[in-house]
Amino acid sequence: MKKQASIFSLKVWELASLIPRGRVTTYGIIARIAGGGGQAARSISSILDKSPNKVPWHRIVYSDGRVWTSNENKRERMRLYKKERIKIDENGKIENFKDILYDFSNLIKQ
DNA sequence: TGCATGACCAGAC
DNA sequence: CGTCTGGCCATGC
Repeated sequence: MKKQASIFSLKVWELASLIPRGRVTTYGIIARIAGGGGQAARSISSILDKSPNKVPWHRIVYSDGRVWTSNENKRERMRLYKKERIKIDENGKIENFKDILYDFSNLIKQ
């Protein structure tokens, strides 16, 4: 018996999978579009971590253009970024952050 | 049902 | 522009 995933989680996973290659988005944007509250971004991380499907979480970054810098998987992530032509400086910040930022505005269709 | 946790964010200074 | 603080949200046990 598997536990049912919440609507919010499903949307988060779907949105994450919709991020084009070579583009990035932020936790806040996903949280907002997924229907969560303003600060729902705080739970995005754990949701992605528990996703049954593979999620390109390396394309999800902080609102200031910084990426999650940790010790072990760092090299692996950096390789993914490099593979997608996403440039990151020494401080772990995306160089053309505003240019490659994907805010799903083309899907919202206001 | 209640409490602790997290790969966050916006505002202040 | 760099650093610090408070807060709100969904999950899991």
